[in-house]
Amino acid sequence: MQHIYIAWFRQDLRIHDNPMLAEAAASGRPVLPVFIHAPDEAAPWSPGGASCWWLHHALQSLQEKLQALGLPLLLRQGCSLEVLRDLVNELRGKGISVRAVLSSHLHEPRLAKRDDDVRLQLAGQGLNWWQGNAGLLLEPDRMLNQSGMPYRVFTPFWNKLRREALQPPQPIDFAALHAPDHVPASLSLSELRLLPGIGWSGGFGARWNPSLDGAHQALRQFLSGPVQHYVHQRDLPAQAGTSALSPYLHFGQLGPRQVWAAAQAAMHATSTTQQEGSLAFLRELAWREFACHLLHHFPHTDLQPLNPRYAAFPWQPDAGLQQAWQKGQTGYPLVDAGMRQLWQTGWMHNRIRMVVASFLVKHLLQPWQDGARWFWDTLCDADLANNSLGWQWVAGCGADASPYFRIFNPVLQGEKFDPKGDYVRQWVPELARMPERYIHQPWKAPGSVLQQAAVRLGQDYPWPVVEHRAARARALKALDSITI
DNA sequence: TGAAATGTTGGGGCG
DNA sequence: ACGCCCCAACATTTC
Repeated sequence: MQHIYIAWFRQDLRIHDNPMLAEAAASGRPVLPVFIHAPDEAAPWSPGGASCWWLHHALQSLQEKLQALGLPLLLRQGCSLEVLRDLVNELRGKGISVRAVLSSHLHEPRLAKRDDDVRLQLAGQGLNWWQGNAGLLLEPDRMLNQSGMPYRVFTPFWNKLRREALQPPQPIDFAALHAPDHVPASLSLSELRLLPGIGWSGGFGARWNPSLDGAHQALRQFLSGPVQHYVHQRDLPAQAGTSALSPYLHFGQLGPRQVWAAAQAAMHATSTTQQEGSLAFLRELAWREFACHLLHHFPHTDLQPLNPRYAAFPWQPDAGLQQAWQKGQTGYPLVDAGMRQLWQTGWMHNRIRMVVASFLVKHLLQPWQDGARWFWDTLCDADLANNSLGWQWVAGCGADASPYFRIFNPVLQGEKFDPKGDYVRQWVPELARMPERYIHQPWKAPGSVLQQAAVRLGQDYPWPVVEHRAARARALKALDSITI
């Protein structure tokens, strides 16, 4: 009888720096890699359309890499526990005994709970359960303050993290990996039906290379150039100044240890700007870590404000306003540019995420949960921890939150970070001919300027859905109602 | 990882 | 030469 391991892939869709593969290689046992598509088990946060598009390509890439190692990647769908049980039974019929199921910790509360249930059920059948850490620099239970409590403020969290001796990725003896004598049947990738209907994600392919090679290429490319000017350029949405590694990190095509180690190595470079840039980038990686830890410690914060006072905030849900925001038809060029970039590429520049989120929550008084839902459905880097933390941060109700009265002025943000209007012109083509001076506030432009730019407000491009000063005053008044 | 309102300062024009 | 006013420019506080 052959004794094997099942390597259950989830959000660790990579070969290198994958602890379960290291474990399998070290054991010398045959290993059967499996991916189970079970979107319902994450409900209400089943992956959105953009995420599924990415997942499809990530699986394809992983399948190719495993194949090169002589391993299959079995694709199945349905209830995770049932699929695993079926596999165990089928293999037993072929004289193969599954000794253990290997995987990596998941940090979304529902999935962690699902894993716990699976672990208990499998234990009942005498199967061992082994989990490693593929997704975080440090497990949440190792990052507590001096009173043994989780950090709620980023800066002390960051100060602790950067002083930790983080383990660099360990090389894996890939030659030791081999498949079992019998490999059960797999679904084809297309049978998982991850790709959306024709048309919608057309722009994604032009923007992204969602493969494992693409992941490493993106990391190398970022660290060999843009990171040098990261401190300032990351705020300019018209530039490729950010790393754009978020989707790779979400699906585990890159692990945080790999990224951390690579950026650390770049910090030994001689130039000061490179060092500062690398440090600023590590800090962003620490925000990702902070978000995961917070959702782990406060598992209700995907739907409920961390600060309970905000449960009584007088939101004014309005489907029409939300739709204008989603479609990029608010009349504020920077906001609309961001929302259209999101729709067309499954991604939005980080600074613009803050601007559009602030606009929805403060100018339009829409619940942050509705904004989070839209991001969830349209971002290909949608990550529950980052998304929840980010929205709560903007809304003022989360950990280390931006004070509620910190209200972005979309015109000033535009003039400051997109001074020439290049970003707006790219994503809001109907404003392409507007001169710099009015690109962020076309309603201020004289009739002759509008005419020359071929813009008829209310027809080619909307009037602002709210007036900034009034909206700002209304938001501050709404805040009063929960702070008195 | 704001913005706006308000306060302060200092240079220059001018009587 | 001096005081007065205006108003950038910058700093502080308030939302």
